[in-house]
Amino acid sequence: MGVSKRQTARNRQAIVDAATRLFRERGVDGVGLNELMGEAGFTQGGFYNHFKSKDALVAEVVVTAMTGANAKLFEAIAKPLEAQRSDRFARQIKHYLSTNNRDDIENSCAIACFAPDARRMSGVAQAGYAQGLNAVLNQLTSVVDSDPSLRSAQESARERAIALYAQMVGALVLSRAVVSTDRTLADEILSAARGDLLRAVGDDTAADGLSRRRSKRN
Amino acid sequence: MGVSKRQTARNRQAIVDAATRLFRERGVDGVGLNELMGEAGFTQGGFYNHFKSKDALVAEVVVTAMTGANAKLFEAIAKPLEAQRSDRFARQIKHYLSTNNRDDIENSCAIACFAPDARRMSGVAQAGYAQGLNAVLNQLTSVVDSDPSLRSAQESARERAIALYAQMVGALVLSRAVVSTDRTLADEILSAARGDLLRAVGDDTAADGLSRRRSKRN
DNA sequence: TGTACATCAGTGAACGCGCGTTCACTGATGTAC
DNA sequence: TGTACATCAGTGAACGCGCGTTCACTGATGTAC
Repeated sequence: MGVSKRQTARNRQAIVDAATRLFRERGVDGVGLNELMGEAGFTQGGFYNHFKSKDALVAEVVVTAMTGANAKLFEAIAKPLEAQRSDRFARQIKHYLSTNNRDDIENSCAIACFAPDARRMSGVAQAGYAQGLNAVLNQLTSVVDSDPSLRSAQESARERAIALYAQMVGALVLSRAVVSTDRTLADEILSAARGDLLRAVGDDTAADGLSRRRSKRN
Repeated sequence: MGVSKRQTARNRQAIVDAATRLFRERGVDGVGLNELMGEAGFTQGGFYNHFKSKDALVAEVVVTAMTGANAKLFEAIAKPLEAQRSDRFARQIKHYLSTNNRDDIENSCAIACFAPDARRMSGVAQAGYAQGLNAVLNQLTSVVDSDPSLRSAQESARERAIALYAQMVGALVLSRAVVSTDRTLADEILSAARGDLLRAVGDDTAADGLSRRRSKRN
């Protein structure tokens, strides 16, 4: 057809965006290039003008998603003054373990979305995943490190950060696994983990999801 | 060929066993019937003498695995005298979050293995998954309920049980996601979650994975 | 600035391949007499 | 207990289909002069 270089770049991005959305929702193996290109607004054959192979696209999608806004989950928390951190952390937990975040797979945490597929991906994609996970853990470690009330004296900040994050990811994954067949159980998992985590970070509005009081401890 | 009814039942079981193994390792979509039947010792065509479809096999595998030994993770803990429970619970945590259990996917927790795939399974398989998860949470709830030191006063036993289980599953899933590309990080995730959980259940051998002292508290 | 032409993003048909599934056939099992 | 035959688990080839990938072709873009 003949398209400008600027448009070519936009089209390429449209493919990556469509892939990011579809891969998250249905898994890498669950989406074919035909459907993917159609979703992006093109026909199948053009794919190889942009990518060497499907694996190459997968790697780019994973690396991009893992270094993108969602992977930087705790960056916004790590930056503010220390006094504000645990408050922001509590808000982040509430968001992460909300039914909205669970059901909005397209825009939610890439680490949780790609965790199952990661094992079967190419080396490049796996390396990108591991690096992104490590980055998130580093950010969360810095948050935990800045607030001694977040952990016991015997425990390192990083150990605690990993444990907290595992709990968040585990709850999200389990809730998603059962949401379409048992929404009650799925919601219960979210609210239980949310309550437990909020208590752990010293937010006393944890008792139930309905409470809107935000009288922070300390 | 002509086989006895007893042998037919054995052969059917061999197919289910092979499927259980392969599905866990590579995911439901990652294993074809040809390979699966070959692994069980038969040719492709015979599959439909035993199962109506691949989906039917998947459902049977999931339901069987979820009601099997691995899903009954906490049954052995729920039964003993209360005084022994938290000790057994600590041992179960150590096993669940060991590198052996992470790497031995075939024989490990079906809930963690099938969590990622569950969303894309048939209704029957999903229902079996949800039921199995609920059963495990009930068992763990009873364990938590019997030992007040396992939770804070404001928290229900079930809420705490779900939170603890989410942490275990999350750590296992994350560790598996990165183990082939960053074994150090994968091991760190396991040991961090293990340490955090053991402290939560009052086992003071938690400090590091090398300590073999088992001087239990209380 | 205008003309001539190489580039290359996009099209759409085709490739080989492995998938889930179907089918005609085989022959020991297990039942009927 | 012995014989005749229906059953049905297992075989292996074939089916249609969608997959990832390749390819000849088109025509606007963008460069060379």
